[in-house]
Amino acid sequence: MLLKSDEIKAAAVKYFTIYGYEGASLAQIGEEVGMKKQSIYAHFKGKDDLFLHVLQEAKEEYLYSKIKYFRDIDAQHPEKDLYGFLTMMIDLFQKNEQLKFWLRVSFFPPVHLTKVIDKEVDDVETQVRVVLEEKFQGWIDHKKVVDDSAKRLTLAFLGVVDSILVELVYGNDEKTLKEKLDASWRVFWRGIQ
Amino acid sequence: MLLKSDEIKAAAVKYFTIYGYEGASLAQIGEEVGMKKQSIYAHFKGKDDLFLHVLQEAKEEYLYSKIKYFRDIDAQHPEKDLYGFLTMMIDLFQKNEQLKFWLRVSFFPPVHLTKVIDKEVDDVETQVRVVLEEKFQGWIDHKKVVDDSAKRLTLAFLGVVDSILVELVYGNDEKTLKEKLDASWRVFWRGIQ
DNA sequence: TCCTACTTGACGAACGTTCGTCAGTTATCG
DNA sequence: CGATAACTGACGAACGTTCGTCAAGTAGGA
Repeated sequence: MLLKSDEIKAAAVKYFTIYGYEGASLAQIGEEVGMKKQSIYAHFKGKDDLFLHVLQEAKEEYLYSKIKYFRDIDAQHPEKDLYGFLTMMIDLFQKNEQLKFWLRVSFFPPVHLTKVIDKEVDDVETQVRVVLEEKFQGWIDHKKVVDDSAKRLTLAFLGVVDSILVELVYGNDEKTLKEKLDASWRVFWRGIQ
Repeated sequence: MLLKSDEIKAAAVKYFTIYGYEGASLAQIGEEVGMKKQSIYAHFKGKDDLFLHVLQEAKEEYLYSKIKYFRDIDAQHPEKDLYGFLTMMIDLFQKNEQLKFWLRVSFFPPVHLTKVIDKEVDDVETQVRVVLEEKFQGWIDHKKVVDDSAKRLTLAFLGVVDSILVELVYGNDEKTLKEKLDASWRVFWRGIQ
């Protein structure tokens, strides 16, 4: 059994993701967990407070799921590991509500919370880039990929990741998604060899 | 001097882009053009009607600016023309409010208008893909790029475009943008040769 | 064990505000 | 005169938020 506050957060993630901050109402969220909107105030100070709690959890989920993947891999199989990362991202985003929330919010944050959100997003992106760049440096040193700057290869790969995220946001069918992944990946991989 | 209805549409684009459909109010838009929100009803049937008019114009702008570019180029210089397309996209998005609007709306449409919007977005994407695919076929025939399927190369390039759009949405500084463009482009170009 | 004191979570009612919308009126101009 | 476009005024509905209250559960001391 979940804590009531966790139930509320789960419902909030859902509605914030679908309708956005302004489009989601506390009444809606309350109804989802079987309570009136006033009762939410027993658990959170208000809409902003609820949103920021959800944001924090989504950030951790996003950061953890991205960084964890690269923690335990060696410097021997960039092709398998990079491609595996892309498919993992696709799987995660289709399953995990928090990642969809993070994506929407980082793209189009509610204006009065832009400052906070941009800071968090920047923090996450930086951490991911650092971890990934170390990996690419390893692959370059082991001559597994082309002898280019690790920074450039990292940015290029993150570009591929972004293009996949866009496809996920558009919510196209599985087939289109796979084609897009296949196309981007093959050209990318040929480009870094 | 603009028509008043065009002024309203221009203000609407601005606020819809910044605050989203739910976050933008007619009062705000009216104030921008120096009239009361009720007066907007002399020009549009309501908020949805205004939004859909704006959507239609943005679609045409988006479609035209993308397709026009490829109309008048030959099959001889893919490197110059493809890279030129990317820099043009960057320029346009930084100047043109309607393209930012289109981007936001196509990513996260207001739920009750999802049907209409998705249809328009799909229409545009298909048209762009067709035009681009013809170009790639020409380059393949002239042996200017790798002998792969035109469809795959098209999707891969559109992936690069998407990754640039993401960067534009994030609104990072000029330097980061150029680095990202440089990285994605170099790897892509190496990958299709 | 029983009474009390305090906490927790949810409630109805109401607050002030804003929302989109409609009706009726006034002013401008060909 | 008729048409157009702006205005004022008012509408119900929904918004986030605050208030006082009430039932249920917990803790502690006599």
